[in-house]
Amino acid sequence: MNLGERQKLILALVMRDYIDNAQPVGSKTLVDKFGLTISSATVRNEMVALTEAGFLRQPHTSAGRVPTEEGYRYFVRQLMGQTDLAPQTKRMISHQFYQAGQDVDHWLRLAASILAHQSQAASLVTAPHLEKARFKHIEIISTLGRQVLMVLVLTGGEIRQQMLTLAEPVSQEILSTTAAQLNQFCEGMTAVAIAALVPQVEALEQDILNLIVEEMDLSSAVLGGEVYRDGVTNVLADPEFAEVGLARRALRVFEERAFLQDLLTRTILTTNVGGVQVLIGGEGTWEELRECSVVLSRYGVPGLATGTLGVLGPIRMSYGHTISTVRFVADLLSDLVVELNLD
Amino acid sequence: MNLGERQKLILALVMRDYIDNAQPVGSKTLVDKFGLTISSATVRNEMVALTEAGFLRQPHTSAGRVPTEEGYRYFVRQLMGQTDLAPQTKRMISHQFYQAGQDVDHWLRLAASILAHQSQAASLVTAPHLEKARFKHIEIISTLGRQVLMVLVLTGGEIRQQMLTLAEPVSQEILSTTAAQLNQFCEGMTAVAIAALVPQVEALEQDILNLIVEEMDLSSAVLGGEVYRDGVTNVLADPEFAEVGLARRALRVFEERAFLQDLLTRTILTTNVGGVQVLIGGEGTWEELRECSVVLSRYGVPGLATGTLGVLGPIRMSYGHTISTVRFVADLLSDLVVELNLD
DNA sequence: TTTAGCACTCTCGATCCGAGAGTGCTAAAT
DNA sequence: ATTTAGCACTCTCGGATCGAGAGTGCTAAA
Repeated sequence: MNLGERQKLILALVMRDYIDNAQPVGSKTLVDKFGLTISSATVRNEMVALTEAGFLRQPHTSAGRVPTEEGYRYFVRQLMGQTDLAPQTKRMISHQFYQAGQDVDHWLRLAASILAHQSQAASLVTAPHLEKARFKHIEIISTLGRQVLMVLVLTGGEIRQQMLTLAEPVSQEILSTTAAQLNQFCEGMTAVAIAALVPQVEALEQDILNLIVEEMDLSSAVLGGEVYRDGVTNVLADPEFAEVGLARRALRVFEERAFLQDLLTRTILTTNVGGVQVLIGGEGTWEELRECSVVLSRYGVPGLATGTLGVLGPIRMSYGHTISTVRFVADLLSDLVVELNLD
Repeated sequence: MNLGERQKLILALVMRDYIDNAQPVGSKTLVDKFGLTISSATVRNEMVALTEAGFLRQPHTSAGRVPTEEGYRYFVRQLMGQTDLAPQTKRMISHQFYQAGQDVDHWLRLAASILAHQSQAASLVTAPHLEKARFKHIEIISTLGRQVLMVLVLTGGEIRQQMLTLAEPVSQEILSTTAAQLNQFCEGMTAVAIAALVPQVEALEQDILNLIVEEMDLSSAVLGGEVYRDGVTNVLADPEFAEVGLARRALRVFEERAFLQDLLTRTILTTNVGGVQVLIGGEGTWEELRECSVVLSRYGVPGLATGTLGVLGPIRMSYGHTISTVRFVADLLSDLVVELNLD
């Protein structure tokens, strides 16, 4: 469907006004508010065309027009163009990250907070994880009694720790010796290779190797690690969620790990780092997201360590600003990952 | 204020009915529903007394009665008696914990999930932390370039890890030697004692000691570690939160770390492990919690490692069941802490 | 002290109505 | 061939009205 220039203009203006005011926008209003040099009747004619094209609809006969999901999609993909944050906003965000020091946990929490605040919606950030983990180093530390802590360092610097309860107490000396042996054997190996070693070693080491394999597998899962959320209450402020039932349905998505897992695997894995993916109204696939939009991106170093971040809000969201924010924060976090690994 | 037996009965029945149906309960209804052998007029007379005593109120002239916050407090503290979960429910919960293995992270996530599900409200669980941390052991592990991982084990088995960026790359040998020295020096020392050592050592060790002190301090803070939440959307299902504004206000409390910090320090520190604290309607102190109740408890081993867990829901909640659940889950987690430390 | 009877009060939902906003169509103007 | 003015028509929304229903408080009798 190809639209004329004037139709594009009108569609864009309807978007703008509706996003601002959350109310159907009529032809007269449009002409007055934006000082158009054409008459409201002409606008009406164009609106009829846009409605027939499926980009606008009327909530009821003789109300103004409202964008359809298809309309939002057209706007985002064809009409909006590349947007960017104001330099001043960028500086402000960068500054906050600068002040957060070098703690990854802080960075991710801050990223979630900034996304939520900038987009006035709910945000989500997953911790970065290695894509193809290789063994680098292990430490085994006695804590108390039969409980020992295993700290596993993978290539790229990802760290995974896990408690292990042994069959009987073992001295720190023996643990250290075991760790040293494993460090020698397993250097640079993948999970699969390590799994193959299991039958060849003694009982104590078998337990540890199994745990190592398990952790390495987990690290390559999409949603293995921590999930940071923020701004969940923001969506409650949107008029489209004035009815709690809708708000509940939308937010439940955020709570359920299983759903997020599904959402992320089916979208993000087809997105490359740097790209931003926009899901509008569930895209016919996710019933639970019918009245939401989701803006997602990956960050990190492809092939090394990547994570996911995104925003969930009402369909009527300011896509330009949200997409810019998501992209910018993703870039910042990518820089962090680079710094961590290549320093 | 001392109530007669019949007044107590009526108050309890009003509670019960209101908690079930969320609607003002009238004298006639009460007599019919519970098969009372007294007339509705008598019930009305008693209700007048209960209203004057401040335990009941009328939303408007000539509607039924609704419990006041004071009424809930009296009910919880004087009337309710000790309640307990059904043995079957207990078994079900224990079984779930049993299946979760020995991963602390899983336990806490599960605890939050069970609390949320049982109480149909929002739940909160903080990771256990040491009360008076003493140094036990340190490992310093080179990851990549100038980034090193410090793993600190404190008495009682609490583990804290932190990344540290050195001024320049240092080999794993030197790091290991340094760690060995520190292990010898700092054995059993408190944060204060370690802080005193800082000026006496060389630059590399100063950085590390400072980080150790910081982490040990953090570990004794109430809200240092992870916070697990669940069931946030449950409260959206309650009719008292049908207006999103109210829901928003209530849930914001859950999002803000600063608020939780305040809430926990001012309540939990005066609660002993095993005890359950009930805050009804903000207790005049927390404006944000005006239409909520919070049921809190501590778990763990006093003087060693403790954490907090609790539930946030509408004032009209089933206190008996919620309190029983919170107590039971707290006890389970306490057992976990005992197991971790004294095994 | 308890209870039956009764008048009174207040909410809630349904219904109705008029104002306002916006449309679609037609016919005239460009 | 477009654009526009004019106009009748439609639909929502807020306010007013009203009756049913539920529950109360009071009084007088049991």
